Amino acid sequence: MRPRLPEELVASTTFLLKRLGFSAKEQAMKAYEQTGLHPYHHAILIVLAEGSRETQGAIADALGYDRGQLVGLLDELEERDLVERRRDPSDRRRHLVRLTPDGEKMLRRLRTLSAEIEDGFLSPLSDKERATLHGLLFRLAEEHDPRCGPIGAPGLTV
Amino acid sequence: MRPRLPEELVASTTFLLKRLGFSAKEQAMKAYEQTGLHPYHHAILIVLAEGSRETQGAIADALGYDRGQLVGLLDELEERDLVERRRDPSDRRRHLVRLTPDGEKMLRRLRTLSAEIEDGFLSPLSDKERATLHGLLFRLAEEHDPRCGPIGAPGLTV
DNA sequence: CAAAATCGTTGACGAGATCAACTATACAGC
DNA sequence: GCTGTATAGTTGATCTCGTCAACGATTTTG
Repeated sequence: MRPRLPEELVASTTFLLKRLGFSAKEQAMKAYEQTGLHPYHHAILIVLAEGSRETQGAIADALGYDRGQLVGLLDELEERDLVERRRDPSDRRRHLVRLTPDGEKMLRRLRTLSAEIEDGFLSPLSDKERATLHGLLFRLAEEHDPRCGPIGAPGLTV
Repeated sequence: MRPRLPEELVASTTFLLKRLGFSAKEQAMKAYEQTGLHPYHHAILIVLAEGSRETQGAIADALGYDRGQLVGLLDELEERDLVERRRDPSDRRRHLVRLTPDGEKMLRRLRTLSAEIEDGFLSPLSDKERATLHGLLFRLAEEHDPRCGPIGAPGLTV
């Protein structure tokens, strides 16, 4: 028999948010193991695929990562030939980071994976309910980060 | 100017969940600083106030805390005379933990605080929308923890 | 009475985030 | 053109926090 969760906690929306947020993260990390990559890596690939942000600083800022942290993540991606670093000829302090063809292929795979995870996670809800939920969460997110700024929090990834 | 968040991320409900969950946790921790207590402490006081769960093992299981972790948290609560540990006479391995009068007073204060935090966090939503959101999250939580089991995840607190 | 299980406690360990240098390069002002 | 200052990426130290294994005291089982 399992201990019950105090009702006072379950009654709190922010509690449920924390709980579900963590649970979603955990599930995602588990699922990503099969790829040998971390959700962090996925987020980086997404930013690169968007174009416009090519230097490490821009990537780090876009995702709210520490720049030192990003170095290691990019090392791992480069190790697997998913991205490519080269000096910016116009400013030799910078590195321009680019997706390789393998990187784009991997990104497609990760997109499918993440869609499956999301679908599974939301399985108890109908399509309409999912849309409602997303709308409400989006409005909260806007409010708490009105600038649509960086992720700005550790562990927040795809 | 702030970097924009990739739309691909914002389009994902689980991403928003992770983001908001973390944000809620961060805000709560900030707000709790004024009390000298951690949300973890609040969760413990809630469990104690419920009655029925008095031994350290039961408390830890109810909240999904590691038992070793709980020891330190209870030490801090006892230090401030908010709870009281005494040996269970019928099983001298156990400790029975009880709220003190000061503990109950503190719990009332924490409840107010946490209600304020929640109210602020949900401020962009109407009452009706808040109810809808809570309902949807609750159904997800049920699904992902059908037994209404322990919190089972680090960092999940009030 | 002996062996195994349980409770609280302690301490070691590892993952992960934060922060402070350091090198190389660019730029601004004199 | 120098010189000082700022920036990009890198590295390494540090701190926090959750996990895990061991231990002494006690109870339960056989």
